[in-house]
Amino acid sequence: MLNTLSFGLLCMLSRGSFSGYDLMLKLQPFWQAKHSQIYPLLAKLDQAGYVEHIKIEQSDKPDKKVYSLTGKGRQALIEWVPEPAAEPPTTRDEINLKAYAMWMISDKDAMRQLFETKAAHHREKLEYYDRLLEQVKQESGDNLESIDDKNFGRYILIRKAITLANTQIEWCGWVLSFFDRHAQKEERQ
Amino acid sequence: MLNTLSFGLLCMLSRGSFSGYDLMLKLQPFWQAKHSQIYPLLAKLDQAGYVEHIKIEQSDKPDKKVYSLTGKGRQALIEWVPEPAAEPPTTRDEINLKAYAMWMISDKDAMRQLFETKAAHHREKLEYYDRLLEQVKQESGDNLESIDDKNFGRYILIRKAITLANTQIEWCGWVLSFFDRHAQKEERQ
DNA sequence: ACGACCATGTAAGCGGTTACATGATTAT
DNA sequence: ATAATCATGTAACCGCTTACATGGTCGT
Repeated sequence: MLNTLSFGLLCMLSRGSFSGYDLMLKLQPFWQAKHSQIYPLLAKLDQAGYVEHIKIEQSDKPDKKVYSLTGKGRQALIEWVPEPAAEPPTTRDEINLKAYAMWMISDKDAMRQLFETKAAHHREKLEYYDRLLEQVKQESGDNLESIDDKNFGRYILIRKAITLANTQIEWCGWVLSFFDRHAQKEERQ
Repeated sequence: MLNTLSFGLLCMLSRGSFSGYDLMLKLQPFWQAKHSQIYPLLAKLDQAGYVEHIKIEQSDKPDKKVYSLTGKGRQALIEWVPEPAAEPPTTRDEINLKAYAMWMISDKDAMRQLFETKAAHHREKLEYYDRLLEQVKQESGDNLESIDDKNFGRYILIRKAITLANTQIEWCGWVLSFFDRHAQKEERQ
């Protein structure tokens, strides 16, 4: 049986034909995977008949393999997609652990820095997803907010990423406000 | 060198002494790990001198090993905690993949179900974290909102989990509203 | 009776990261 | 010069999940 990453690749290929490199870039925002995991998997899916590829020779860039869904691949996808998703989804953020033990650290400024860089990372992500949203809007226009649109899924995912990033940024700001109050107390003494 | 899960265990032990079973339960909400990963790691940390344990014999329940931080463990922790966290944090939610390919699925009611059960799971999590918050509030009282408090880290993490769960629930509701509009359009025809 | 909770462990196997390997083009 | 982008692959290793194994108590 296929694993989740395989279905992730098939999902991307449901919307067009792409090289392994392209698939990696498209998949990254929604399911982290390195090229060293993707290339061998694509070869396996190819052998098993879920995808097929053609070689594209390029003069300015390296040659590439462009993959497409086969009928078998499409069939496997439309059976998998409506099945219940694995719960709970996995999330692993080191800051959760570091926050838990922060009471041991006397250097509060170092801890403050952790939350500031965390906020900065989320602001970067937010900018990225904002740009993605503009792209999708230009592609689809006003038809986008209909579940029949081919881009609807991509649209709602980008929207989720944006609201989650905003929530994280707000949370970091809220935490940092405690550090500010703490610093003011120190000054008065 | 120690891996992240090891530091996760040390973080939990920074706040008290716990059995492997307790550590698993405490760690779960912030860093998913099964007992089969935790027990051997604790033994390794024990051998390497980062933690130590005493055997507690119980008559009503199975005997257990209660672990505590050693000086070496505490030292390793206070060096690790202020170091920058690994970026980006990993998140893997199958619904992200399924949404991407939902345009292929003609059975929109099945897709609707996916978002409804997703919302239900987040509501469950929300209830769990609400209860945790009440616990922490009772333990710490009003002192809680000070970065010097031992419970401050736990407090802000629970707060984050609550706001993120709320954002996810709202997003699911927003997505479901499109399904409602779609269903109404169908009816008119 | 049956399942859930407490409690600890081992073993097999899949999933995922890091490092090794190559190499042209373009931008700073 | 140096780094980034495009492009594909392999190998070693660590992280993580699933399954196997045991066994008492408590609630329904």
